[in-house]
Amino acid sequence: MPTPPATPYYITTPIYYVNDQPHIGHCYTTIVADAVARFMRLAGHDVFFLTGTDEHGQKVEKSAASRGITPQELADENARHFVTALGYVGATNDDFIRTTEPRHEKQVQRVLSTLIESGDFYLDTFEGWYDEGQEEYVTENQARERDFTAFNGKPLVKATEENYFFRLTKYWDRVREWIEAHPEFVQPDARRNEVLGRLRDESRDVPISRTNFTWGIPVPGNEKHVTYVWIDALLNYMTALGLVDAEAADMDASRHHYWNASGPVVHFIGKEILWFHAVIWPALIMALRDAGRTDLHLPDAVYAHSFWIREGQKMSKTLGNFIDLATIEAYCENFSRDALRWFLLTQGPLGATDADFSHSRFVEVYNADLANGFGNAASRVTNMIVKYFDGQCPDDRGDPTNGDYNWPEITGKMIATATGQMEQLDVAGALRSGLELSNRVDQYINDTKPFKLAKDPDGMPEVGRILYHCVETLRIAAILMLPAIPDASQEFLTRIGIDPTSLSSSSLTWGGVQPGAAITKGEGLFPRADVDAPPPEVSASGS
RNA sequence: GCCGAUAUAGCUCAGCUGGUCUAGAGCGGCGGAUUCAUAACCCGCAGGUCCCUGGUUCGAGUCCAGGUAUCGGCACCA
Repeated sequence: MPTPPATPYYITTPIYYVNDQPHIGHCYTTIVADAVARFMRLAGHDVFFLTGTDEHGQKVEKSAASRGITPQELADENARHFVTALGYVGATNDDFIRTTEPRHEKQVQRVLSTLIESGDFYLDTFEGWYDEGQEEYVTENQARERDFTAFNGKPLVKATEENYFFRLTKYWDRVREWIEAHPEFVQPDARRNEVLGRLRDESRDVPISRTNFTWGIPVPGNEKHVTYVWIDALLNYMTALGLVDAEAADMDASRHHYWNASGPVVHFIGKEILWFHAVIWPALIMALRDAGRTDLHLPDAVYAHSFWIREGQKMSKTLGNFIDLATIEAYCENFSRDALRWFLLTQGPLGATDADFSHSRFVEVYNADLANGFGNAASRVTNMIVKYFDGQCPDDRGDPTNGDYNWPEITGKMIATATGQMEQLDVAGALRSGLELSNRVDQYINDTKPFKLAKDPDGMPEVGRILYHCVETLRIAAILMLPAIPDASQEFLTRIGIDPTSLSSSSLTWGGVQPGAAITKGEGLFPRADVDAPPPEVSASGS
């Protein structure tokens, strides 16, 4: 069967701000995008999965100064923390872009030149009430509320600043119309409504350069201005592909196909940065198109997930209850990386409401889904094959059905369901579909009782048939769950004679397990966890 | 303040355009059966004022109004 050319699939996380320490929020976004990327690769797509770090801005400049190091040193140091975090959670990103890299900076400058020339970026003076203590502008309304007094009690001053502005007003209606016409562009729906609501207000142009600090990309031709971090940051999605100007970035065109009309472009983000991705970003692309770059088009989906809270409480700096890297590491060590990924992916805040990271819930889900669910099913099936067939995979004698069970049909439907769910970015749903297949195997064993049939030598052919149905179904379940639990899934596949490094879209059809293959039992994939045990200890050295 | 959303079993949630909802799933809990398996799995059990009040309708978790509660977005902070 000739394989059709692989459809590209481009998926991104936000680039993470290096002034922060990595925490569960970053890890969650990364894991979700990673799971989608892994699934789409299995489904036969030509996937490009991008993440990286956002390294410019006043905060970085200040933090570095306060520590007596250069901003670049600070960025280097913290970018390493994010790379470490990617390793913890098992991210399979194809590239890691940093906004201080020349390939990025050169292309951003190219965008600036283009849009300054087209007139959508223009120089103007901004006048407003400035709080000299806080070093920030306050809006006219806020100023009035505070009686024109700064935080430190001194009066606010009327300050003027020269800025480049982006003519957002020109694109305001077009962006709104685009979002209205493309319901899948901003997801989930509740977030889309928020954006549309705000787009019904009056539009304003937005400043896109700063002059009060220097750690940023200089505006070409007017170097006392540095590019506002958000413009800088958003463009990473294109610069990593060399889409703006491959030559200037010393890149080639080999990644350009990831962002054209033939495959989806999906941005996974947290809800706090929705506005930039849902409005500023498409407007920016429209501006580039108006400036002649008609080859560039809008992304297909911006998916804004909500936040994790911890044991019912919001995570905050003042409470100091962030689930930081040390805690994440502790969970990985106590339960396994797969366990963490499974919990985050199936219980996470993909919808519009926040989700709770509660330890007791974590253990419940771990036991129910992984230990008692897939792990136990894998264990009982491999054990019976070892016990009754000396570890040699039996065959189903050409009949993959048994009474009401039509396994090619059952698994085929579930594969289709999971694929559809994943395409809709319903990651939790897709994973549950895989788990459901494993549950069906448990039910099947209880229905057909191969362990009873095995007591009579004449029953062995039937036992073999049943067990083949079981391993084969579990193979498919393992592949469907692989995006969440790659380690255990690959371990299981290896035990049943499947090479996990050579999976392809054809792996998702009935009949992958070879009769006669050596099957091993091995240790339990997910040992049952003690519900009453306290949460894992976090070593004090963690930062 | 402005705009928006949600309120359903102990927990997390499904219930689209009103009538197989005398209200469902998963988890937890309880009981039973079973032994291939990780005290696992399988089967059965949940009697919840569907937030409150009023309204529309032959008929409302499902529509409308008001109320209450919770939450989110809007602050040039990336």
